[in-house]
Amino acid sequence: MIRYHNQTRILVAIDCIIFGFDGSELKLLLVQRGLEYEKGKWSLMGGFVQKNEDFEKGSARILKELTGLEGVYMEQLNAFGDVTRDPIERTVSVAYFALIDIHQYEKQINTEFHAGWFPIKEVPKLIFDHQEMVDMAKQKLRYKAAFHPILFELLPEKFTLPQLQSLYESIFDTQFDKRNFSRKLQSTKLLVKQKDKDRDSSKKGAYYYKLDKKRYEKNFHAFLNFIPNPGNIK
Amino acid sequence: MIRYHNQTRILVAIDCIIFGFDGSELKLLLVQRGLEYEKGKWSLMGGFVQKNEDFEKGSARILKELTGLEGVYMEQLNAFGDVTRDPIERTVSVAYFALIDIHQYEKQINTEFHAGWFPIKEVPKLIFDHQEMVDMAKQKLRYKAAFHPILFELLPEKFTLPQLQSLYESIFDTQFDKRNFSRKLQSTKLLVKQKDKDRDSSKKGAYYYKLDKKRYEKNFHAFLNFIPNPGNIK
DNA sequence: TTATTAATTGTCCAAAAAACACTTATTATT
DNA sequence: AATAATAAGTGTTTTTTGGACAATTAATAA
Repeated sequence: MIRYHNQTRILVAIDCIIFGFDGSELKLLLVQRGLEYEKGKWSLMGGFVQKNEDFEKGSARILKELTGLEGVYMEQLNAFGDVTRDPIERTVSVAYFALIDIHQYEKQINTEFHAGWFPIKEVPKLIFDHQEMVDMAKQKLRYKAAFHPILFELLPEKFTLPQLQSLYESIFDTQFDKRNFSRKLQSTKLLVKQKDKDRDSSKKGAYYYKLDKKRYEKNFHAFLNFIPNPGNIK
Repeated sequence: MIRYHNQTRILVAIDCIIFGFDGSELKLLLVQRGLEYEKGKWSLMGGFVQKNEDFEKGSARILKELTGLEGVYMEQLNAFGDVTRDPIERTVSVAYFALIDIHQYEKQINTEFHAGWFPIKEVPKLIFDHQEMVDMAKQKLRYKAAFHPILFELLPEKFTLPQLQSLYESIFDTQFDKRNFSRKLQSTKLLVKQKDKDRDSSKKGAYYYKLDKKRYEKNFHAFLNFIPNPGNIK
């Protein structure tokens, strides 16, 4: 086999920033590092890119190993290449972020990785440059969520308007007017009102909604405006 | 030295999507591949990541080798990892896009690479997955340009409103109303009117403008709205 | 029956965006 | 010297969108 000569070959890893929403706050799924050096420290779930594996396959594999889930929304965040980001040996990392329905996850958890959910505001000290990855992922999530209907990926199939609003509020760390929020979301025509109500979270009960799947797929990349004063988003 | 065991090490390359604007259309700077296999075919400018080089250093080095330019606007686009994207040997590529003032370039060109500018709509067949990179870069450029004052990076220090509008029109492949365009751009307060005019492109002459550097840096990440009906942008 | 809690719904006002056309400066032509 | 041609520059009106704001309703608990 022909190869390129005199060039440095480098380890390539994938790290996953896994977001979940428990109904009141945004959370991050972390694991305790299994490999030596910093073993036991909190870390993003990751792994090396395998011989015959591209990034999409690799990130899906890594996510599935931990959560058991497939078909999850994932998106490439950034490639990180600082020379000494991994003190053991130079390793380039391609970071992906994933949005999962936290309840789905709970059914399938793989306990072998000593995983834990952490509120995004109480993330423990992470190894390497993982905190930088998390920060970038949070920012990108905000950015996308401001204009694209991406946050539904964090919710179960049926959800209520108050739940949806809590989600947006926790992502943007602020409060919205519920009348305007409702009107704005309804105007996207992405929501289909159900006949049943969620009666757990209040006396009156809140109507469930589902996504209009067709419209959702069609509008996923379109520009909508989900939040007030988007001029403040970075 | 400790190393990770039994893992595949992979070549890591950087490829640069270099945009320029000649006053009427958006162009791409391409080179003729110097390495064997597909030698002489058109390609993005690229190179392997070196032993003690991170991505920012590497992309800056590669851009400088070709154009002689430093301090150019560059941004990471995406990492490409298909197993067979390079038929010689598996190579992961981190793509960066660069925006340069095409006139600056002309002064500094390195002829050794057999480079050429191509109108974005008449790009020749490219090697490997470079066309995919170009497509993604075009899309990202549009996306950013719709909300951030990024296109000034393609213009010389002094430019006119008609030039600026042509640039936006060529990026978005459409026509804008000049009254609304002017008002919108002026309202950003990023433009400082000069006393002299560009008399080459019309009888009446068009006033030159410069960027208000301070405001520009301050507003670079802020959300502005540069184009009508942004809802259509992908 | 009343109090409590949270969901639901509508109006008004302000700001932004889009549609739209005429005047001006300059040069070339007659 | 007058006129035609070209592209730059400038304002107004209308429409749409976004944001501020409060009363009503459904259900349960006291």
